[in-house]
Amino acid sequence: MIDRILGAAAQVLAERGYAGLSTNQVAARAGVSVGSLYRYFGDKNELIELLRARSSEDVLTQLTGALTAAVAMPAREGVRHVLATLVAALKRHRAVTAAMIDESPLGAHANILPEVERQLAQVTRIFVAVHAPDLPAAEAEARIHLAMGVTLNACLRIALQPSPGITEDRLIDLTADLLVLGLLPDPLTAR
Amino acid sequence: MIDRILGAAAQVLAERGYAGLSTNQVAARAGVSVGSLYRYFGDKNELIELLRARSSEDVLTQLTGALTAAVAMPAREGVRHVLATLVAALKRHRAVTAAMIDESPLGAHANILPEVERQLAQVTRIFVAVHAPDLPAAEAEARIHLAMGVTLNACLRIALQPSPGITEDRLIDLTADLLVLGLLPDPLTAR
Amino acid sequence: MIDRILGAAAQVLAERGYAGLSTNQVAARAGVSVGSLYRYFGDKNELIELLRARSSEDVLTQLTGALTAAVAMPAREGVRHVLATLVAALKRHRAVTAAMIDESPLGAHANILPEVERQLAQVTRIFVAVHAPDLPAAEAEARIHLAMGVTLNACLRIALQPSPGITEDRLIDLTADLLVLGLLPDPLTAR
Amino acid sequence: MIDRILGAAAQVLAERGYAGLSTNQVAARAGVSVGSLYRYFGDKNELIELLRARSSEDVLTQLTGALTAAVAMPAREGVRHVLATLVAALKRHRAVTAAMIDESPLGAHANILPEVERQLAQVTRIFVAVHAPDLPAAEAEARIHLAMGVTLNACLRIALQPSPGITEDRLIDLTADLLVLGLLPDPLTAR
DNA sequence: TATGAATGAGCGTTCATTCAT
DNA sequence: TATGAATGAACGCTCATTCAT
Repeated sequence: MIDRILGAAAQVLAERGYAGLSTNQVAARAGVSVGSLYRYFGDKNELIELLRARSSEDVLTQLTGALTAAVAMPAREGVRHVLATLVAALKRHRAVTAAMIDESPLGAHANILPEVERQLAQVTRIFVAVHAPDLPAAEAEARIHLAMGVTLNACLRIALQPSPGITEDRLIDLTADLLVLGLLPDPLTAR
Repeated sequence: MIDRILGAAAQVLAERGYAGLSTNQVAARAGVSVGSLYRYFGDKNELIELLRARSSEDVLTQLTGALTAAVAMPAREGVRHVLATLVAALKRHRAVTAAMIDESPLGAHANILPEVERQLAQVTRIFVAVHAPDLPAAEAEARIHLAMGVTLNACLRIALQPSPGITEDRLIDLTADLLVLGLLPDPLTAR
Repeated sequence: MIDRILGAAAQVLAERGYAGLSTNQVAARAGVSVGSLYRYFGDKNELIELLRARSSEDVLTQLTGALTAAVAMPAREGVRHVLATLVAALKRHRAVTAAMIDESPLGAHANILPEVERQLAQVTRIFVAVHAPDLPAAEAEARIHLAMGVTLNACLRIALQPSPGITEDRLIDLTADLLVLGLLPDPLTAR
Repeated sequence: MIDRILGAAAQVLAERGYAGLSTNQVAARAGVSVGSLYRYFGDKNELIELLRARSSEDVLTQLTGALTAAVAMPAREGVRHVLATLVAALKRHRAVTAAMIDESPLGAHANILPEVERQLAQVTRIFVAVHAPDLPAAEAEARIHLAMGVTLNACLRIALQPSPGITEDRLIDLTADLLVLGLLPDPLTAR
């Protein structure tokens, strides 16, 4: 039942956007009464939050796997793997991802899937420490901050936006290049 | 009259957020009746759209100036100048910009200030043609597409989000580096 | 408009009771949209409170007049005049009075038209001081407390409840007797 | 089962008030399913009515005992005994009593524990016949009607309402005085 | 043209009641 | 019999939109 309602919510989200996500709509779409919806969710926010958490969790799981695999790869290749995985995961959660960005008070530039950004930043810190040990801490942080923005934004673009004339693979490649270049002071060492 | 209403709308947006932007609020703030508001705007969306267009237009004007100035500068310096100008312009339109990101159906990854992106892409195409004439057209387009995302996202982050511990200037520098590196096949030629 | 809505509210109150007093019902009965109701009343409570205040105010006005007139009369006669006036006033506000009693947390025994009780108690204190100056203060207070209950309850009964076989006048007479007897230690002095 | 549910209802009434008395709450508190509740009670009103009847019945039992004992006492003392017993009984059923007053369509002035009033009136009739045999029947009825109001209201006030500065005993005393004075044409005979 | 009172569909939420198991 | 998930009408309230003046 919970899954059914969440599924309906995702559908409504995809079709009518965040503003159109009313409890009555969701219940109707789920073929369920509003009363039932409220048996499973304390209020509308709880429903939304669970929707977000589910997607976030799945994306995070994928990401964690990719990060684990990436450490054994050469830098460029590892970054690419992570990006490709993230793009694929975001695609699978297209509706929720798109809507959740809109809901957050500062939009896409801050609060998107905050767990994703946090986890990614954590590992990126290690990546930078390994590949550019001489980079001052403050400098590293600035680069990571920027890189997080670039990564999430690029992956969202690639995942959610049709890019005519350019293959997804090529875009991921370019983003990987960009990140390696941007994160490390002397890109040559990473190649 | 239109300007008065739009000004009021911007104020309400800044003070009460997108959720507080009701037609009655806007009319009251403008010292006008709701009826009058509806004489000048077909519906609420039209008002919002015009609000967006106005901000977009001003940002665009700033941007055009910066781009014109940039062509006479060395590549890195020109990019930096554009970024700094864009950040400043977005800051000036903080309220509208932030709200527009939150409400647009596809959020930050698609519909932010689309005109800005279009114009920027236009000039970037020339920039790439000048500084990397041998880059195949498709390749150039892919890089530009990516760069647009990076640029807009980074500028939004810098303009709207307080980044503790990192100066705005440093962030702009890093972004400029990143863009030059990402746009041109051999970054050394651009230095 | 306010009067129209309050009138409708009083009707609904009379017909469906306090529990049936919904904003939609009231608006419908008033031949007005809910939206209009909310233009004039911040929320449901405000509507109810105004309804109560209006009745209370009118009853109070009547009461004040009666009290003023009563001071110039012999004790028994004055008390009777006040009671008769109160009964008439409560009758005129039958619907609201009946419903307002039910709403108050402790029902009829405490919070009925609190202003009425307060004002009545005030004057009764003087009455007792004049007619029974030797009564200890605590004793006087106890008698007044009791008398307030008796007075309000008796008047409500007489006003709102059909008493078959007994005239209203006779009941008021008896109540006046009772009050004079109960308030003063030696009833003979008051006769 | 019925008792269990009624007990739960009384608890809920005491803890959450009349507004919190939902069938689901009651069933949960009784450790029973809603479905079962509806097997024993046609609807919510039936449950409430039975709850009222049960309390009423218990109060009535106490009252009957007190009345029986009172006939053997001097008038004043008998009246006092009845009042004290009634106050104690109402106190024991505080939650139900208070709620029932608040919800009944005509509030305290008509429907409070109607059985109590009826039985009390019955005995009072005899009391008056014994102590004031010359009082015309209509006159006696009027006095009894009034006395019922005074008695119930006073006892409710005393039982449910904290009266700062006055002991309960004193209030009962005063009420007894009042009743004797009011019921009999020449109070001296009753002393 | 300008006004602003009026509208009413729709929102999130509750809860008495039903019925398949 | 007992269960409790499911129902859906109704609640208080909001706000984009209209229209008589």
